[in-house]
This record gives sequence, C-alpha cells and structure tokens, in this order.
Amino acid sequence: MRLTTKGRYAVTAMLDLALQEGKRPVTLQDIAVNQEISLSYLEQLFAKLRKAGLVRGTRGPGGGYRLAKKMDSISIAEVISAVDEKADMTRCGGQSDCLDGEKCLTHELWMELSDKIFEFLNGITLGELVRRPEVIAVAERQEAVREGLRSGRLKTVVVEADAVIGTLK
Amino acid sequence: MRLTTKGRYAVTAMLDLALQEGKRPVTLQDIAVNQEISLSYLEQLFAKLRKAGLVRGTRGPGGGYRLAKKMDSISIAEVISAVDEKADMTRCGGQSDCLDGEKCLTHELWMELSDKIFEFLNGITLGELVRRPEVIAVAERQEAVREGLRSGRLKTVVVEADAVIGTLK
DNA sequence: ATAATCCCGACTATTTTACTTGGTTTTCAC
DNA sequence: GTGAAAACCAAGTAAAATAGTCGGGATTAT
Repeated sequence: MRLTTKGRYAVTAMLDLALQEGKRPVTLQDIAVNQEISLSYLEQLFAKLRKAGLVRGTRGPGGGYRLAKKMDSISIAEVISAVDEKADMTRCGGQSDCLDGEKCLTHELWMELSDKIFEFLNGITLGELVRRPEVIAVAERQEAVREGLRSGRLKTVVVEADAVIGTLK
Repeated sequence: MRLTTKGRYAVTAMLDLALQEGKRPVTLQDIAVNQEISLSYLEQLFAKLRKAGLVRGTRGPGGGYRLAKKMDSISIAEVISAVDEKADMTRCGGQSDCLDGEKCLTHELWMELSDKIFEFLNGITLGELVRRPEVIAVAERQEAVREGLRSGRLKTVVVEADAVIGTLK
C-alpha cells in the first residue's frame, strides 16, 4: 500500500462523487475546478477507476461519472490500489527474497507496517467519510462555490479564460 | 511521515550499525556490500544521520560509524525523518490550508493516517529490532558472509573487480 | 447538427530517487 | 613522513515516477 498524492487525488475525487450521489452525474470538469486537479490528469485516474469497476461514466451532455457500487462498500484502500497498480514498495515487494534470495534485515518491519496501513485504509469507506462532520462542512463550502459557478458568470469566465489561454499558446 | 526506499535504506543501515554495537566501528564500505546499497549514496544518507545526531563517524583506518545514542532510544521514525527532511505529503502538509486557504475534503483522513504511521514507527526502536528473532537470523547469515569476506579472498576479488571496472570506463 | 461529455494515446515537464565522479581531509600503521 | 583507509564533501547524471498537456476520437442529449 503505497501512499502518494496520486492516490490522494483519486480519493478526493471519489469522495466528491460520493457527496453528489443521487443528483446528476458529476463531470470531471466539475471535479477539476472544485478540487483543483487538472482535467486530463483526472481523465487518466478515472480510466483506472473505471477499469477497477469503481465508477461508471455516461457520455454526452448531462453525462459524467457515478459510483458503480454502494459508497459504503467502497474502501479507501480499494480506491488507492486502483490508481497505484503496483503496490509494492520496491525491494521487499511482498516477496521474501529482497536481498540475494534472502529476506533483508527490515523485511518483517515493512511488511508489518504495510499491513497496518492497509488495515486502516480498508476499514474506512467512502460512505463513512461523507458522514463525517468535517467533510460535510468542507463539502458545504464547496457546494456554495459550485452553485455560484452554475448560476452566475464565473464558470463562463473560467471557460473563456481557458479559451484565451489556449489561443496564446 | 513519508515512506520511501530512502528511509528504508537508512533504517537498514542503522540496524546494521546497531547489530555491530560494541565491536569496532562499521565502515560504509561494509554496509554497502552487505546491504547492497551504493557507497556514495550511503555517504549522503549518513551525512544526514550525522547532522541529526544519530551517528558518530571516526576517520582514518579502523574508523567507521557508531550509533551516537543508545539503540533503545533511537526510534525508526527518527531515522526516517532524518533522511526525509520535508515529511509533508505535498498539499495537506501539516498546515490546514491545502486548498485555497481551506482544508481539502480528505484533510483529516490523511492527517489521521499520518499520525497512525508515525505512532507505529515511533513506538519501535533499533534496540527492539535487534532482539527480534527474524532479524537475528538474517544478521547471522550476513555475519557469516562478512567473516568469509574478511578471512577469505572474496573481498579482495570485489575490490579488484571494482578496480578493473574503473579502468574500463 | 451541435455541443457536452467521456474516452484514448502519445507526448512533455518536473521532481525525486538513486547513483556517480572526483575530489579533500583526518588518522592510523609502518 | 609516506601511504592507505576511511570519513567527508559538492557537483553532476540517469532513471523513474508524478503531474500535466495535446490532439484527437466516440457518444449522446438537446
């Protein structure tokens, strides 16, 4: 179980999805703006999440992504493994022959720690997170921003600014 | 508390030191051969370990490194922080303003996990590790190899091979 | 038909890790 | 006092991973 910002991006995005469950599907553009992650990078992450059977995408206008399973049966560990692929910590990668076919000195220590991390992340689901007060608080602030973007001119401005930046390159 | 192979190298080397405590100081060359880490890379790691007050080096023939503190009062977390310097996991780095001055959605989750990892690694000392049966077993095998190197011709061969490789470049 | 959206592959930039090179000092042994 | 063994030091390189870009499809609601 490796811990990288990549995995964190994925969990954040999935949590965003979970928070909007029941409403219309969430577009990557929406997540990109709210969580400040590049759209194309999100696309790559979601390709992996889709292959792992964690999300379903629907194309066309009004489309976007939805969770493919109940949020209470998606653990954080699952999300991270989906985008991380090889979870081995290079050398000592699950196999016990990290040093000339022998276990290295600290083999058991890292395995033990890795297990502990997995246990922790596997014991927490998206459903559990969306019910946490801090998450709800942050989500409400973000929802306000989202509303502003939809009803006001902000989104248009962002899109137009993007277009301008595009022409400049 | 970040987890990288760099930290693992450092812990392995420190454990090697702890295992030889009481004998003559351990040379980096010795560690390099036994743990299969490049000598110059070890030098860099030990520069940090020295600055953190975890080891003391003595120069000249017969010199090498020794632990600067009792092995029972050196935790694994200390060793890792010594070589890792910035322990922040980029964004969410301890500070609570990871997203536009606000906490990001998963802020508490990562802080919680980070604490758990630190707790675990801070609760284990080098002294504790050298008393573990698996570590003792691996150490004994490595000690046999070390003996062989000292008394036999193997070390000479390695050094000579290095010299040959040097001339080839 | 058009625009929104997912989908896809290849490419680039940045950062980190791991390692290299080529030294200089210090200190022991002879 | 010379030589060799070691720590010490700074600068560079190589490979990998992360993060992001670009340019296009393919679908589908309106």
